[in-house]
Amino acid sequence: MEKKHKKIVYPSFEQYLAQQMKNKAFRKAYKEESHRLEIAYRILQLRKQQRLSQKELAQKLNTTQSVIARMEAGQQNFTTDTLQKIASIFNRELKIDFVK
Amino acid sequence: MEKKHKKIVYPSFEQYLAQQMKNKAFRKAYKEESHRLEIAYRILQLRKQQRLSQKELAQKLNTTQSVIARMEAGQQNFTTDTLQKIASIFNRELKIDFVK
DNA sequence: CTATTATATAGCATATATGCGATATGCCTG
DNA sequence: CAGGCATATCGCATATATGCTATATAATAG
Repeated sequence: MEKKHKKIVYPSFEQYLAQQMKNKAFRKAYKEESHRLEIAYRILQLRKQQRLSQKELAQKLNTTQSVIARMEAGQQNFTTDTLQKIASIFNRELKIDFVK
Repeated sequence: MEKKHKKIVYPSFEQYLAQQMKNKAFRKAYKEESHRLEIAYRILQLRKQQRLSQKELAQKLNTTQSVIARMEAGQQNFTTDTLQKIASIFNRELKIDFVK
């Protein structure tokens, strides 16, 4: 018979990530995927700073709310043209570089 | 009668560009298009540093020479996944940001 | 509670990035 | 000259980014 009510404790995302990061292959894979999340978060951050809703930002970009939601969900493999448009909306300069 | 052999002096690209840059609308348009050329040049630069032919770089990227040629011609609106692959080939880190 | 607003997600249409092969061109070198 | 190598360009196939509508879900105001 199994023990009842055994509480399974799930680690937080941060703990989980820290654990996975000990694995070299995971670090590499994460690094090569994480740029999507980083850009997603950066856009969210800029939008929030401007106190814009997704719908309002969408209008400035001549698109729709669902497109912004997809971007911010980290589900978007952006093109540089799109990133440039976003930069322009926020009066920022798009910087892309390959650094050591 | 027109004067014969009047030499028409064309400005260099740099001179032409400097002149156009005095126009505000042109500056804006150029800024929003130039990122393609900048990335194109950056890839060419990295490839040359590694003494690779387009064909060799293509092999590392699991693609073909014509794809690399298109990239370096500034005709490519890259996706970040592609930029990440390129960064990885050159042992670089892809940095994308919106700066003031 | 209801109404409103914000965000997430699904499904689909269309534009375009990516990939490939063929071929042209230019530049060497023998 | 011919032959080989590097690059550019074309046309086309396929994968995917972008854009849209509808709808679900969540949070908040009233």
